[in-house]
Amino acid sequence: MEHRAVVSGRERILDSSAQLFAERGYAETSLRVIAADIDMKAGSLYYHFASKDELFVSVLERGIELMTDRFELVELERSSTFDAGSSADLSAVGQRDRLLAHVRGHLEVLHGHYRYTALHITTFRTAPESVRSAVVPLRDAYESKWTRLLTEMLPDRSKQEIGILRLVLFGAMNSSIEWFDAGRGNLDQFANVVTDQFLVGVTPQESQVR
Amino acid sequence: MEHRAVVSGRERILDSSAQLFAERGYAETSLRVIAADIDMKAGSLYYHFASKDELFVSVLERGIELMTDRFELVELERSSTFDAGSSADLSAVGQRDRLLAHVRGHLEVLHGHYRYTALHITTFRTAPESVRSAVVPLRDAYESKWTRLLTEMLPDRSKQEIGILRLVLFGAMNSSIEWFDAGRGNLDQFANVVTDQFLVGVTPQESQVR
DNA sequence: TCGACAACCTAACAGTCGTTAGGTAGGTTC
DNA sequence: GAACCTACCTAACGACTGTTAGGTTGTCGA
Repeated sequence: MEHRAVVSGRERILDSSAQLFAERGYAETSLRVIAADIDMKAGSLYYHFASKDELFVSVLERGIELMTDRFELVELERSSTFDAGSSADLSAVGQRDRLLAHVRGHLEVLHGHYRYTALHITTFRTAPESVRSAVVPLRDAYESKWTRLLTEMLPDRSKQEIGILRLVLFGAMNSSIEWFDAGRGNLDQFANVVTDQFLVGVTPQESQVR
Repeated sequence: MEHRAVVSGRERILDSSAQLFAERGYAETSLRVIAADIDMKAGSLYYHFASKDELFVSVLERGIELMTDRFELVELERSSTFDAGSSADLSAVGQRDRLLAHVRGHLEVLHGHYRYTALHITTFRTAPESVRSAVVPLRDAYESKWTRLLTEMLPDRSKQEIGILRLVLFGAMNSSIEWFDAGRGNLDQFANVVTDQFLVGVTPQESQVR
């Protein structure tokens, strides 16, 4: 057992490989580079993971886990706000607040756990088939949470429309990993922009709170 | 000279490598695979390109060329509509038409020349530094065209806001390469959705033509 | 004190990679 | 018909890849 290890070897491998995969891509990152990054040798990685693919899957799984957990946390906080018997807030402001909370959550996890989450957007598509098929169910589960959210917010839209709107929203949020600097920019402000953009477009500010 | 070659060797290499890079990624695509795809041997590629990197740069350059050319074509068609002395249409409908034309153009080239354009979104970030720095100026030129367009459409917005709005719009459009099937879906319809989404958000259909 | 086990390392395997030097078939030019 | 050029091919180079079999170290409970 590793009582005195501040952080276990497995965890250090995950952290390092996630970082390097996110920076350089999957194929461009060799096991020797990962190992060297944490003062290990390439062969040692096989004590913790059966293959490079399995390591990648583990990183990707943690990425969606983080996203899914946050989504559920936001839902939980929301429901506790209305615990006193009153049902959900169906007003325009209430709807906006709900969407904003989820957009902010998505963006916070995306940028806060960049190394684990960004891979799903940048590197996933070139991953080996076996890796993709192992992770797709988890991705689907997360996406369906958003589909349900949007369906509740826009009950008069068709399934197909909801699907496209979700993809457009995801595109706007996820593409931010290519340019948004979490150190410099204001993530809260960006979450507001995305939310308003999604709900009322570029129409002037003063007409946004309808 | 190659008068009788239906399509030159160089062109076949470009087409094949673009396709394979787009499907599998840069590092995952070996020169031997590219060569085999057009019944050549890997060494032969070096008659037309000095290195794998140079080949990649050529593919990327063509990608932006296609995008830039289309953008200018749309602008040209627009200005010819108003040739009879009347200045540009500044009405809401006119603005929408203009944006729609550019969104449709962007999406048409993006999906119509998928192999050349998609790389900029999916694979560019993991490319070697030398590749990126060679292509960045061309990308900047294309992006500045959009910045100017949005600035003209939204004169009361700050430079920073315009920048973010452009990135959000690009995110919504470009992420479609991950899911939009040009064979099945209706690109025109999608262009309309993106345009309206950008301008007036998810507000009900009947209030969109204001 | 001894065996067990977790957590590494060593050294090598077969394969693939980008790249290059030298060769060759066919067409053009003089 | 000789010289030349274009557009390839052949065969190999060193470097790097994921992976594995077998060894080493330190800590543990008994």
